[in-house]
Amino acid sequence: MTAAAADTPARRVRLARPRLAVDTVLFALEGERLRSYLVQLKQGAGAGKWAFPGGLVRHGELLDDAARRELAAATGLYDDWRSQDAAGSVTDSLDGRLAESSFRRISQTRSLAPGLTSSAYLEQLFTFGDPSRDPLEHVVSVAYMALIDDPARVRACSGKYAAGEWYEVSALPPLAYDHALVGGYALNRLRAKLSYTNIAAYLLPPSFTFAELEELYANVLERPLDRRNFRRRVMASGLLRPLGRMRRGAHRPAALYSFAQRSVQMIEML
Amino acid sequence: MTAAAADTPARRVRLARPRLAVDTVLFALEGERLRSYLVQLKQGAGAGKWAFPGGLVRHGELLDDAARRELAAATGLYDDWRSQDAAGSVTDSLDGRLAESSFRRISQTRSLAPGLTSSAYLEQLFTFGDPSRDPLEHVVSVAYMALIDDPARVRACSGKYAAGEWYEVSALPPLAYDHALVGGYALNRLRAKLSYTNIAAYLLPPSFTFAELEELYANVLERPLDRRNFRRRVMASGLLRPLGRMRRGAHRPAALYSFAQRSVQMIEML
DNA sequence: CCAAAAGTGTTGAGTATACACCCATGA
DNA sequence: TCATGGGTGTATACTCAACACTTTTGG
Repeated sequence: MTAAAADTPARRVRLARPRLAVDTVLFALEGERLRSYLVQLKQGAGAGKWAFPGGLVRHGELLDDAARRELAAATGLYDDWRSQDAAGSVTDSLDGRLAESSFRRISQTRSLAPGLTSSAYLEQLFTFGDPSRDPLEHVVSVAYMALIDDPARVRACSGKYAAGEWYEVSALPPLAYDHALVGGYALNRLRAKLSYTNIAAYLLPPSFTFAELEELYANVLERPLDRRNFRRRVMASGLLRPLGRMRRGAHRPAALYSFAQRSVQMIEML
Repeated sequence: MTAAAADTPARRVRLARPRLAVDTVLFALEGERLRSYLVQLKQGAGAGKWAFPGGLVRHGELLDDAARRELAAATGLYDDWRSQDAAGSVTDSLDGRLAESSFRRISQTRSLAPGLTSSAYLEQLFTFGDPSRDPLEHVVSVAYMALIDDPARVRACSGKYAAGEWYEVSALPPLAYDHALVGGYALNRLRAKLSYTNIAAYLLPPSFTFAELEELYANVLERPLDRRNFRRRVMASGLLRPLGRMRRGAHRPAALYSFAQRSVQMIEML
């Protein structure tokens, strides 16, 4: 990569290598509607268009760290990450539905606190490498999915982007690059994992009612659920812990629950 | 990336970017035992050690194509690939178990022939980016899994490697880089997908007996299967086509079957 | 006729689904 | 007291797992 030799066009092409980027589809619930966070690009091939936040991977950097760094630049998330041990994040291989045996943690900077302190979920999705995905240069992108429990945790978007906004996943604006594909990929993964893991824990606040959990599933999976059957199954899984407290509102109070474990478990949720 | 400016060490580090490679775990059955193909490295950090075949992605090249090119260099596979349309290969997102909706084909150079002409299965697994995975330089590797129906199709290994050999997956030699991790990942994916897709079609010859199919499942999943239950389920799926012919051997002849579709289907195989 | 592998059904247990009414509260 | 959302049980259909003997051939 040291280009001390003659800089002929042929040599430049031969030496040129694809660049490596990460892009992260960040999901959160806003009033039980699933939204993802988009930024408006200032420059590059898609200037003016919306995209999922991302950027080039640095030399010596873990992919997960690059995703977190770019997410932080776009959202202010992970501000606490380097200072505390609070922000857990896992890139795992819960691929398919093999139970314990397929569970792995990779490139993990810090151990995931088993409790409820971890602030975001991060998982590698797929790597998109079509050279034409960016018409200006060959950028290979490792796509991530991230989940947070409150869209309000996103403070501001740095000067890197023209704007940042939450969009309902069913009504995204036209996206730059191949990000429509990336977004579809992330949504499919989220839907699949909701049904056989407890990742819903990362989309919900520390305490929630059963109705909220059910509404999340019904909304994200876009199909109605039978309340009694759903409750029975989730209860049988033992993942939920009743908090004993009640949420009082306009009508009959609802019991509050939390997830007993926030670490990812392989469970039949549906 | 044009380094016409002063070549200070600081600038070099700042400009340095991770390199991008592909590595492919190639599986095949030899006497119903699952084996994967390893090459012995000549140079680099793992010289002398065994590894899955792979190499750097070229500028402008699809990731799938890079995987095929490196596989071809190591095995002679895909020799027919650029000339004919015969070699189908799909990199899809059959992640989780959503049915049709999650089925996608990405970066696919040629359309997959729906028949039985396709010669190999290729699927992206995961991208490994730990900077320490190669102690000499930061190489990010997109891992692939490939399946072929006959290990004898691997002819020779090019001069790039010191040797190439099939190893039983349960008895791999020490591997270079993080390839032990990559191999485990591939095996988990294969096991998972056997149970909910028809990828077994790519590991078996054009015609096979029911006993061979069952033995494949029992061996790869490392658990015994009930012959009657397995047969009933597979038959009910409608994926198998009885050929009407028989294989004669030492004992009672066995009916021969083929897969009706070789394109990947989401089906409960177990 | 014997050894070896191929082929074939039934039953019982457990799981998934469909379905409707009463309860507790705030307004 | 009424409107609203919270909470609960049962009957049935279906799916999955366990299980053993007969058939066909070559030697």
